[in-house]
Amino acid sequence: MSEANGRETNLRVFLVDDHGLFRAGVRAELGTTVEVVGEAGEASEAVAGIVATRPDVVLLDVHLPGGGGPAVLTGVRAAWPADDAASAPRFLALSVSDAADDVISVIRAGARGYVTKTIGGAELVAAVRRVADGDAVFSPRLAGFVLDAFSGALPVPADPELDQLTAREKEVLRHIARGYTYKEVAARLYLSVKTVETHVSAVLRKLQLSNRHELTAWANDRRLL
Amino acid sequence: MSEANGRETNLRVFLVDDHGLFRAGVRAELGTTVEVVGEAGEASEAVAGIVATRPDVVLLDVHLPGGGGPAVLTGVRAAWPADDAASAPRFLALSVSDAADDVISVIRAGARGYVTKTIGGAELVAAVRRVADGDAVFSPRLAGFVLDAFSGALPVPADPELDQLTAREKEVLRHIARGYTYKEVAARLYLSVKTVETHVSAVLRKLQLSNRHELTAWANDRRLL
DNA sequence: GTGACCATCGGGGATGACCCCGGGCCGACC
DNA sequence: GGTCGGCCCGGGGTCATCCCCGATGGTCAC
Repeated sequence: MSEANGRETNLRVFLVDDHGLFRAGVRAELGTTVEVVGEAGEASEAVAGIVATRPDVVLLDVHLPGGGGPAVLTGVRAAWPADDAASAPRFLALSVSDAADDVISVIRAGARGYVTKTIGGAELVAAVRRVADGDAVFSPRLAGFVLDAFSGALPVPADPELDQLTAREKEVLRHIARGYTYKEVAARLYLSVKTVETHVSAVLRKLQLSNRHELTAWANDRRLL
Repeated sequence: MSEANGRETNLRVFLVDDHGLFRAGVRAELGTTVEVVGEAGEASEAVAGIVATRPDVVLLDVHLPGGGGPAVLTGVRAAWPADDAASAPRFLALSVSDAADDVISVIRAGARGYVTKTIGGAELVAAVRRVADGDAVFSPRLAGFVLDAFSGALPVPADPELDQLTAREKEVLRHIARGYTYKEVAARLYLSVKTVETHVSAVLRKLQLSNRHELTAWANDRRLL
């Protein structure tokens, strides 16, 4: 984790957090070693600012008014010039939350790291440098279950949420998402309707969804059909 | 395809393409026979320019920053004075793409022709004249599947199945297809659940579907969301 | 062996989805 | 005036969905 990687020029950092005081604190900590080129407290404002300032690293809060951290990531990606993907900024999530859902959502959206706000100033600087150099950085407690979820596949995220499901549950999920009734799924998989119910319940619980319609939508933007 | 249709004055042409060099090339080819009254490299700029210069024909690229060819079509149509529809320009799509989706989208938006950029200068002039005279012009390979897609209905493709539904039924359909429960739809449309049931029943009957899942699938491959 | 997890199935119940029937109000058309 | 269709509601019923509880076996690890 040496911080001297042959990079001469100051790192340019963009700050996204909905609390002005927190941004001021981060700026104070970073100011002497890296350059804070801009900041934003809301998602669309962040996208515009990042595209305009072209920073090396974006420090990104997970919970934001206007769409949250993942929305900023996808927004920047969409707005970034396609012929200039190499210069796209790296994203480092910086959040109070250590909830699995929060971590997974920003990592899946493309963040290269995730540290909690309990981090110290020096560590934060080091984390920013490592992310800028292409490394992935995680707070100690988070690293474990992120690796579990991705089972060793960092570059291609696979799907941690899908991996929570057993083989049978995924099978049932596919049929439900296609619109079959429980009875039809039971007939196709040679099961009783009750077993299908059990699997569907497990899937809904694990994915934190409330009914089969949300499940269909969930499966759709994941192209699981 | 005679080019002398009694038109004495030069044709006035507007050029929309995001590549300046390509616009220069077209201008060079057309310049001696028709008058290029303006050009634009981006959608909103194009709409403003077209409305201001009132050309006879617009040469329109399909892929543009700011919304693409169809956006220009609809933008000009919206901005054009309603009492002067007769003088509205004809649109001729001019694109590198020969993909079905691209062709269909601009034709449905109202373009009167579609030629690929492999066309020669003389042919392009002829195509512009024919479009100005009200003809439809297509590159040979494209003409076939355009006719297939519209199966003879050039002016308004419409959707016969969707037209069976009343306005209220279509409204309910959209909500159901998004996954809302009857109760939620009722709340959003200020109706009783019973009324929602009635409309859903009517929709299912008219479209010959058997449940809301099939309805969701039906709405999806029709892009009604 | 004991526990943990998985797959399979069941009872029972609350709610949603979907259907049948009926009614009333209103505007358009004849 | 009468008729028709769109729109709004209701009662009442069947089946689907989704949850709670429970049970049985199998596999694998410790």
